[in-house]
Amino acid sequence: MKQYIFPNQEPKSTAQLMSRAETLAGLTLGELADINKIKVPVNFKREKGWTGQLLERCLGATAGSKSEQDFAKLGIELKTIPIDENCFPLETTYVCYAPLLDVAGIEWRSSNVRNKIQQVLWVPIDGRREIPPRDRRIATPFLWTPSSEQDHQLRMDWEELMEMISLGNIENITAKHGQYLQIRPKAADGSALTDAIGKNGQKIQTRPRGFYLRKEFTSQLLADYFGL
DNA sequence: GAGTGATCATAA
DNA sequence: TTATGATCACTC
Repeated sequence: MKQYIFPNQEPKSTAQLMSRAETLAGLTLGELADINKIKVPVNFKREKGWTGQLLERCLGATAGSKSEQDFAKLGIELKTIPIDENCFPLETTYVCYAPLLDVAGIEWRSSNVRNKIQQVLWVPIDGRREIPPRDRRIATPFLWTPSSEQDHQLRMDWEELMEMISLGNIENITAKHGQYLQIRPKAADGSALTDAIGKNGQKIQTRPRGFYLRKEFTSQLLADYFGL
């Protein structure tokens, strides 16, 4: 039986990180969890972020909820993405919280969204619902940096959405806005509230929101990588 | 069935 | 409460 070593240490180089990631390809989540003596949930009704956290541990990401890339020294963000039999994404991809206050002067170039996804290590996983979590298989991880075209696609949506926020129209933003980047609620439940800019520039309370990459966006980079 | 809005676990 | 990791599940 092949031995896999998964140090809980931050990788020192991109090459080392990629080398670790490549050894994961072909493993099921169950196999990977067993190696690390971690229990696999029967479903993700409760532990929705389990897969991402498993991969973080296996690749040596710095744990925690810090607002920076998973591999800060390498400038690389880790994202697992569930795919179907055609390598098409099954879910949108959360990027970061949407700023709802003090948004004047924020530019795309220095935005949270752009910063977060400058370099992403995508770990596609067969996430078909009919496959139990422990049998879901990890596909080939790959490193991605937005092309100038992709950067532009996201910038257009981001600017439209941020303008609405700055003008006090957060309550009018729905997930239907944005062709590639959307804004949706992001909270423990509907009771969570945060400050935002209201219609007349006053402070209001609203549900916290997050930026998400639509499947139309992530499917492009998956197709590019897999040569589809 | 797809997609939007809602929700779950955890850390600090 | 904000932020990390996301998927669930109801409505259209």
